[in-house]
Amino acid sequence: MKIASWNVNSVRARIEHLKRFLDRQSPDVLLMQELKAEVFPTETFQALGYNSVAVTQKAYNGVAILARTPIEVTCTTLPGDDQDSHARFLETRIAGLRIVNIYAPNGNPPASDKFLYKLAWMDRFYVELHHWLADGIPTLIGGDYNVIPEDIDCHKPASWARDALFQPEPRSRYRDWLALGYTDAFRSLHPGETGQFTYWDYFRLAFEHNRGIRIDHFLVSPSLAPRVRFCEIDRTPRSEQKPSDHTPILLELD
DNA sequence: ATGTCGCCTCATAGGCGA
Repeated sequence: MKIASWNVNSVRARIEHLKRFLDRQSPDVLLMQELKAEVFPTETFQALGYNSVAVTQKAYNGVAILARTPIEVTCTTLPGDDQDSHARFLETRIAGLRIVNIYAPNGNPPASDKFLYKLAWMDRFYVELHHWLADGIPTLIGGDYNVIPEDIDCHKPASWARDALFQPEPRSRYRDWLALGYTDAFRSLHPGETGQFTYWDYFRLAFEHNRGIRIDHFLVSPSLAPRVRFCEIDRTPRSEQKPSDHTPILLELD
């Protein structure tokens, strides 16, 4: 079972990129983030052989899941704050797995309300991760975590020192998630490997110089970790014309 | 501070979020 995750930075602007990616990689499941559209193009993906579910809002955020097999939606909001209306969370059951798609808050600038929202969101997410361990359902959470976990996950730590994605508080929370027993699938299969990024700024030829960061992740529950055969970053979509600033990460389960 | 995208609107330029 091949699962991909991609922050597309507008599903409308990236529809042809998406078609090329699906045709080339043919994933069984695709998690998408930053749809930036209230209406999701269900029919477009149906014509390509995919079921889909989406949680959307106007202009910002938005997450969707495509799958070749049926998708059962189990939750569309991150519990813990009734006032939170951001479209950032989608929990499903697909082929016996709990598959969760997240678009965690960016949180810039640090020391802002947006940064406090990011930290509170991460705390609420911890509670869900803890719950999920109890029922034994093999669980995979993919998406844009908006956290640079370690120094080797960016080209130059000094360049990100003042960015919300690299602050001690969110990085500490990410480590707390791993301490619960979840595995960062990419890092566990590529220990110590440098220069492996999923996002590059649009400006200053960041992609051409590989000045990027690794912020799109797959976390897997303990029962699923031994079944991860490979986890790779596909740089091709980022190299195309008019790309998203993120590129897909892919994972294969036995 | 800046760079570049994509979205939206008291819209064709500017603000917001990333």
